[in-house]
Amino acid sequence: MDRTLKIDDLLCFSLYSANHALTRLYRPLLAPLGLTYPQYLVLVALWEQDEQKVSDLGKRLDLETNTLTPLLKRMESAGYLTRRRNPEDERSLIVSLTDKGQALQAKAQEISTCVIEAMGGDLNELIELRERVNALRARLDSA
Amino acid sequence: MDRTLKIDDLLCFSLYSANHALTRLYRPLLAPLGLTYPQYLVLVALWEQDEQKVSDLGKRLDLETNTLTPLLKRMESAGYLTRRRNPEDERSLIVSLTDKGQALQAKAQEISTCVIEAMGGDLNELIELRERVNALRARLDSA
DNA sequence: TACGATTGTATCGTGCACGATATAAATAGA
DNA sequence: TCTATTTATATCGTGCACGATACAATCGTA
Repeated sequence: MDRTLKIDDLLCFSLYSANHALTRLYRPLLAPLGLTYPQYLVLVALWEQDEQKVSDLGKRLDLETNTLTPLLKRMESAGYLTRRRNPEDERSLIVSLTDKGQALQAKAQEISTCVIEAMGGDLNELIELRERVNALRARLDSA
Repeated sequence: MDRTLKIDDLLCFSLYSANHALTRLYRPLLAPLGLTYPQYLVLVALWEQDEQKVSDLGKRLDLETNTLTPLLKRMESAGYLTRRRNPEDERSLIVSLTDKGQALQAKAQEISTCVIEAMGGDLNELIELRERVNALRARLDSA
């Protein structure tokens, strides 16, 4: 039997490549808003729960401050959010949506619709896939 | 019903985050070899089929030359592969494994074993997940 | 043959991801 | 209170990802 490792054998490559394909899908949808895909995820996290500390966003999105700090500064420059020190603990920084950032939530529904359409397949299958990928991620995190 | 979009609802975030988790898993396994995760994927592609053009690797890994060119130069500097012009078409560049690059294939089996172990779960489930993710990627590519 | 179009790779600029390190605020203990 | 430690964010350096662009080799066609 041929034991040569093949690209298509690797679940890691499937995920890597599917992630790239999704980024490419989101890019033209987000470009008119001046947003990147990771920036969009930050907005989703803030729509779900406004006024989060940088460390909260980091836990939610599984990103380090060395990624988030410059990203949040760009989003602040773009007017989507504000950054202010926590008066109760001057070390931490509270990230809040501006009205402009809040307003994007309506557009996000359209984008989600586009993305689900492009993903194709049955909606329940997509949900099941999401749960399986989340379960994998949980196993990786705990390993 | 609450229609607020949540991070955990997004299949795109599951894939994005699972991909990060996998990169983090591979990093310490590949670091002793001086390889990054995308560089490792290039090696897997070359073990499967040596002497590929840059454009072939690009199609296989779904990456552009602006990503591959500098990455391949780094791998050449590290002594894992060589780059030479195609005598039959001087525009194209043929990437070939060195002995050092070939030799790594043995180590790769150990790494795969580690990764599958960390992924946990049943092997057949992982294979099924891979097929579902590949199917999603195919739908995204054709959309 | 001449020359415009195409092809394959390389370069440039921007943003993400992260290890390593820095710095200031808060906290704990002597 | 004073100081060592911890905590939260920021900075720096390197590599990936990709849109835009450049350029040389090749091809097509008149």
